[in-house]
Amino acid sequence: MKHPNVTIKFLADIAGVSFSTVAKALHNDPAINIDTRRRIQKIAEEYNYRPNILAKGLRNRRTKTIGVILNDLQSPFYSEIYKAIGDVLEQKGYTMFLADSKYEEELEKKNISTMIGQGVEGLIVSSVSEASENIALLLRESVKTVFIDNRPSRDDICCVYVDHEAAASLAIRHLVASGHRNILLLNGPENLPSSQHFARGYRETLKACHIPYRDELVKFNAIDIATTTHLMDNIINGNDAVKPDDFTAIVTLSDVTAIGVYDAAMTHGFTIPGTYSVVGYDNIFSTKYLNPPLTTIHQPKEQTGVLAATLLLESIENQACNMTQIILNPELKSRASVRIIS
Amino acid sequence: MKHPNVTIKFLADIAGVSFSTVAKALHNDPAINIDTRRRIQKIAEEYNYRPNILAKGLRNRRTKTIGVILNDLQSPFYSEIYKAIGDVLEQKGYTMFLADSKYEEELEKKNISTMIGQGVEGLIVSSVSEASENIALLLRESVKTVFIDNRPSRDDICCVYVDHEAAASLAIRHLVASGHRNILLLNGPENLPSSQHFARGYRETLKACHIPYRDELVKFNAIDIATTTHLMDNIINGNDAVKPDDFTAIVTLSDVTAIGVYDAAMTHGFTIPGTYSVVGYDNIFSTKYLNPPLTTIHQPKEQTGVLAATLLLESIENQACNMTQIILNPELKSRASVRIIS
DNA sequence: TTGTAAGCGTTATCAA
DNA sequence: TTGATAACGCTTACAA
Repeated sequence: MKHPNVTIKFLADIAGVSFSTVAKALHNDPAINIDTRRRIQKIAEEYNYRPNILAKGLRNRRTKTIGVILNDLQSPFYSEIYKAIGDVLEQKGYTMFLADSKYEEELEKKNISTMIGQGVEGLIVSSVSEASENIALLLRESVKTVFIDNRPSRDDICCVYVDHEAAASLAIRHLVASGHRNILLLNGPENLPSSQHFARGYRETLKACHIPYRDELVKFNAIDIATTTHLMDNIINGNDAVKPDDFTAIVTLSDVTAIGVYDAAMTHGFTIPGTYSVVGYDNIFSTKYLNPPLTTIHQPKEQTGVLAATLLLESIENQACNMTQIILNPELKSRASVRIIS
Repeated sequence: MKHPNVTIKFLADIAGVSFSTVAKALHNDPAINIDTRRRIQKIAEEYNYRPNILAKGLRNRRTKTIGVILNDLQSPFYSEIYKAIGDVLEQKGYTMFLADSKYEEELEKKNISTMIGQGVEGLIVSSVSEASENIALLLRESVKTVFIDNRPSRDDICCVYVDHEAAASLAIRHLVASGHRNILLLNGPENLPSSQHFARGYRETLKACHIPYRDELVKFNAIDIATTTHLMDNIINGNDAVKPDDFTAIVTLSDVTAIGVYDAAMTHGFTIPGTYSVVGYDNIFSTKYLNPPLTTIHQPKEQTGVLAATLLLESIENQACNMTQIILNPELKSRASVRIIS
C-alpha cells in the first residue's frame, strides 16, 4: 500500500517506459502517443503522484511561493490584511509563508533572509523601520517586494498604504470640533514608520488648529493592551510626566491600544467618554460593539491586502519592475467614545 | 554590485578552489585548512551567499517548513493559535506555510495537497470535517500531522484540542443555574466536528438538567457576523421556525457568532441580557470590553498552539510516530451578558 | 588538505 | 513517438 517515493522514475518503471516519456505524458505533451499518455496519467493518479516542487523549483527557478512578513500576526488589523492576501494567492496558485516580526528589526531581517532562502518569488512586508526598507532594497534584484502599512522614504519601491498623516488629522479635527484641545497621543514604537507619520499628522493638525504642541503629550509605546494599561496606570496614579488633568481626549495609533485604555477605565473607574474621549485607528471589527462603541479611523484592510497581492503577482508574472505606490484613504467612523465639551 | 547567482560554484571560482572545498568550508568542516575556511567564509559573507534551500531540501529531504491549515485566518480565535505556533517554529528554525480552508472540504484537500507538494515536514490542521482526517491519515506516512480544535474519530493520530462537550456543558449549566430553560444554540456548520461535539454537549447537558431537548432550537450556520445577524433578523421578524419568545438565552459556538447577536441587538433594539442572555465560546480578547461584557467559555488558545507545534516538531526531529492526544479544559468566564431570571 | 563524482526529482534539448 | 543526457545547487562518500 505504501510506496517509498512516487517520482517520475518510479512511474516509469511501472509503466515500462523511460522516465522522460513519463515526464512528457504528465505534461500532456502531444508528442507522446495519446494512449501511452492516458495510461501513464492513470498510473500517476493511482499511485497518487505529486510532483516535487523543490526539484521543480530548482530547475525552473519558480517556487510559486510568496512571503508575508508582518509586525503582529495576532492583531485583527493584520489578520484581515493577510486573509485578503491569502485569498488572492490561493486563487492564483501561490502558497504563502507567514512570519511575525514583532516590531523587532532584527527579527524582521532574519525573516526576510529566511524567506529569500526559501526561494520566495515575492515578499509583502509591513516594515518595522525605515532601515528595513533598505534591506529589501538591497535585495530587490532577487525578490520583488511590496511594502504595506507605511509610506517608504523613497519613491522607487512598490507599496500600498493608508495615509497616516491624514488619519491623524481626521482624528484630531474630530476631537477639536468636539471641543477638545488637550489631546494625549498614545503612539506606537518610536522607530515604526507609521508612528512617525501619525505623530507628524498630529503635530501639523494641532498647529493648523492653533493649538500649542506639547511634547510630553506624545507617548511612544508597544501596541498591546498590557503596555497601555500600565502606562495609563502610571498617569492616573500621578507617576508620569503627564498628569490626569492634562488632557481630555486620547488618540491612539491602533484600536488595540484604544482597548487598552478601555481596560484601564475598567480598573480605575474612569469613564469613556465622560472622563476621557477616545479615538482609535484601524476600525477592527469588534470596535463597533465595545462599551462605548469606539470612534475610530477606518483603514481599508481588505483592500490593502488585495491590492498588495495583486500588485506583487503582476510584477512577478510580467517580470516587470513595478513601482506603483497606492495611497488609500482613511475614514472617520464616529461612534460614542467622544464627548462634546464646551 | 549585482551577481547573477551566488552559488557554491560561484564562490569556488572566486576563491580559486573546487566547489566541494567551498561546501565543506561553509560547513566549517575541520578537514579544510583553517585559513582557507576563514577566507572562503569571508568571501561568502562578502557576496551575501545564501544556500539554496530547494537544492538542499532536494538533497536532504529536509525543508524546515511546516504547514498550518485553518478554517478562518481572520478569526481572532485562530490567529492567537497560529501566533503561538509561529513563535515556536521561529525559535526552532522552521518556517510556516499558512492556508485558509474557509470551512470548505475541497479547499482543505487542496491545501493539504499543495503543502505536501511544497515538501512540508509536518502539518497542523484544524479540519473541516471527519473526512479530512482520512485524507491526512492516508498520507500520514509522508507527513506528520497534528490536528487541533477537535477530537478525531480515531485514536491513532496526534491532536490537541479542547473538550467541546465539556465547554457546552459549562455554558448550559451556567445558564440553567441562572434560571434559563429555553436556550437557543447558534452552532457552526453542520459538518464541522466541533459543531457536532458542541451540539452533543448541549443535548446531554439539557438531558442531565431534565430539560426537554427541542431540535428547532439548534441552528447550524456559518460562523460570521453577517450570517448570524441575518438569522436573528428572521427570528425577530417571525420568519423562522423559532419564534422570539421561544427562548430566553443564546449559546454560540464562537464569540464571533455572539458578536453577531450583539449586532442584531443593536439593529432590532433588543437588549442583552435584558431580552436574551448570551454565552459565547473562545474568549477572544475583545469580549471583555463588549457592551455588555460577554460571558464566555475560555479556550486556552496560546497553549493549543504551543503544544501542537511542540508535539509536531518533536515527532519530526525524533522520527517518532507520535500519537499523543492532549485534551485541554475549557473554563467559564462569567461576565455581564447573562441575566438571572426567576 | 583538497578534489572528483554521484545523486536528489525535475525540465528541456537533442538524438534515435 | 520515444529515449538519453545535461543541468538546476547542494551534500557526501571516496579518491588523490
